[in-house]
Amino acid sequence: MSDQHPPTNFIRQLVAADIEAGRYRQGITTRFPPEPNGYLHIGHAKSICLNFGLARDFDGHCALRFDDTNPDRESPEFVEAIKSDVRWLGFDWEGRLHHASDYFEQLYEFAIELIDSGNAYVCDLSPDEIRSTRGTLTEPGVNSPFRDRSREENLALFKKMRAGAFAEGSRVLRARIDMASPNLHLRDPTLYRIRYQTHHNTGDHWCIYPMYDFTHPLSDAIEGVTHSLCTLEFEDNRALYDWVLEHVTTPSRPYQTEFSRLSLEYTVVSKRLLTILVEQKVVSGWDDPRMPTLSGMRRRGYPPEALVDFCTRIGVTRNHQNVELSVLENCVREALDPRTPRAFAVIRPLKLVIENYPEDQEEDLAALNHPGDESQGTRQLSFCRELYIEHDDFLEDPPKKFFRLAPGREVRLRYAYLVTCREVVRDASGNIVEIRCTYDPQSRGGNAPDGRKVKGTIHWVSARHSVRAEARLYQPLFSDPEPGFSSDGDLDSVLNATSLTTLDDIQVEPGLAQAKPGTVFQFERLGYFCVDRDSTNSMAVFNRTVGLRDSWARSRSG
RNA sequence: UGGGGUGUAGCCAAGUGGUAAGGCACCGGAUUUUGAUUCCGGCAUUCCCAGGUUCGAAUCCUGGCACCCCAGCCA
Repeated sequence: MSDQHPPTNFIRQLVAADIEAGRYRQGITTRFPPEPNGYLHIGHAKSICLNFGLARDFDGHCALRFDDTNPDRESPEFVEAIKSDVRWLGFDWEGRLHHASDYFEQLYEFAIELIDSGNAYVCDLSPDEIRSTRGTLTEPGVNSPFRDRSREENLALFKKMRAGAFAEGSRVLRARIDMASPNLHLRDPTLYRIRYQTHHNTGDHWCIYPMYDFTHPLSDAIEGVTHSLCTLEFEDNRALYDWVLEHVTTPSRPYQTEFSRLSLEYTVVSKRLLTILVEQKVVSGWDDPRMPTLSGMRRRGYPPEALVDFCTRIGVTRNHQNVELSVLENCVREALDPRTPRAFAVIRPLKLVIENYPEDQEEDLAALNHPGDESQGTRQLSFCRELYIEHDDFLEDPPKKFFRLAPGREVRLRYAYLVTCREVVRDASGNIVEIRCTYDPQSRGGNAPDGRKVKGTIHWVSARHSVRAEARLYQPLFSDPEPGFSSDGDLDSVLNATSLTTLDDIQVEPGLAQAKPGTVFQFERLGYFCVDRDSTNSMAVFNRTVGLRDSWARSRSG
C-alpha cells in the first residue's frame, strides 16, 4: 500500500522545497532528541520515523542526541534503553550519537557572549519572585530589579555561579528580552540554573545547567541540524529558539518546525504519566506488555515493522491526532500474518472423549504450518482418544448461527476427524466438565467420505501429549478512551480493572514448550502469541500479542 | 476581554481555484478444514458555521463558533 501512496506530508514538502530552492547543498540533517528520563513510547516512534525517514529519503543524516540538561531526572539506564529501542525500530544513527552535555563548555561560552552583548543578566530573584513578576496571560510582567546590572558585574556573577559560590535556587542567568511580551516565553526566560547534582555524563564538573530553550537551538546549530522537528506544544518556544540563534554567533542556522503529537485511544502517551504507572506499580515495569512503550510492545510481540507502518499510515500534520487502536492492531496483524507459524493451543480446556476411538490407539496427523504458504512446511500432531477443545467451542443450547459443537452436532477437528457430540458430563455443581463424542473413522484428515458438508472446524490438542503453559491476555490499560489523569488520585477511575487476564492452565502442542522468548506463533482461531521472558523450563508463558479478527464475537456483542 | 495553533466521514488523512485520493472502522457478498487470510462491492452532492469574490471555492476574502497549547530555576 505504501508503494502506491508514498508518504507525503507538509514537512516532506517543506524539505523538498528547501532542497529545490538550493538551500542545503551539503544535504539535510535532522535529529531525534529524547531526554533520558524515561522509556520511549509509540509517540516517540512517530518522531523517530519522521526524523530518520526524512534523512534516509532525502539523502541526509539523522543524529541521536540526548537532551540531558537536567541531571535530577536522567539516568544511564534510560540512555541505554533508548538506544536499543531506536535500533530495534530499525534505525541507525551511523555514529552520530551526541549529548547536549557534550556542549556544556561551548554553551557556557555562548552565554558569556550573550552577557557581553547585554542580552543576558544574572538575576537574584527567588523562583517565587520570578513567577510573581512574570505577569499573567493577560497582564505584562515587571522588570527584575537586577535587569540593568553592568556587563562586568554580570560576567563576574556568572563566573561565580559556575564556580559554585552560590546556593541552589539563589540566582539564575536570564535572557534580557521583554517582560511585556504577549509570548510568555520571551519574558526574560531563565537560561541557566544552579544545581548541585551529579550528572550522568559530566559527573560533578558543573553546578550550573543550561535550560532547554537555550540548549536546544545551540545544540542544533553546533551539529549542523537543518530541520529541527518537534511537537506542537513547542510552538511558542520557537520565538525564543530564533532569538537565541539571532543573538549569538553560531556555526549554522537551523529552523524549527512543529507537528502534532500522537494520541492513541485508551492509552496515555506521555512520559510523565507512564512514569506514574510504573512507580505506582500499576504495571510490572516499563516493558509491561500493556504499556505503549517500545519495550512493552516488543515484549508483547509487536514487530518493529508494524510500528513503522503505523507511523506512515497515521501521517504527520498539525491536526489534533487521536488514533483508534484498531489502526495499530491492524498493522500488527498484517505484519505477523504472512510469516507467523501456526500452532494449536487450547486456552480454556474442556475434555473431549471419543468413545469409539480405541483406548490404546495413537496416531500422527499432518498439519500445515501456514495455510497459504506451503514453504513453511508441515508438522505432526498427536491424536488419541482424549483431547482438549476450547470451552467456548461448545454450547449446550446454541444460538442460530453457532456452528461449533453442541449436543448432536457434528464438527471437524482440524486436520483430524469429524466428531459428533453424544453426551455432556457434569460435575456435582452442574458445570460441564467433559464432552463425549463419536468419530467417523473414514474422515481422517477432516474430509467426509460421502462429501457431506460440515461447516464448523475447531482446534484441539491431545490430552495425552499436550503440555501445560500459561497465557496472559491483555486489554487496554484504561477504560476511558482519553484517560489523561492528572494525579495518582484519579488514576483508579480511569483504569481498566481487567487489563490483564492470566490463564495458568492452557494446553499447547509439545513443540511449543521450549520456544525461545520473543518467538511469535499464531494459535489458530485465538490470535498471535509471543513467548515471554518469564518462561521457564517447566512452564512456558505466552503473551497474547493481538487477537484474530473475530466477526463471530463481534456479531454477538454488537 | 493576551499570544500561538487546529477544524475534510466514526478515527486518521490527501487535496495548494476546475467539480472530494487512500487507510482503519463499519455494512453487504464470494472463496475458505482458522467465523482468520484473500477477493469483490458499498460507505462525504460536501469540507466547523454564515456571508462574499468567481463561469467555477474544501481551497481566496470578511465575520463568527468550537477545541488545543503557553504563566517550570521541566523538556
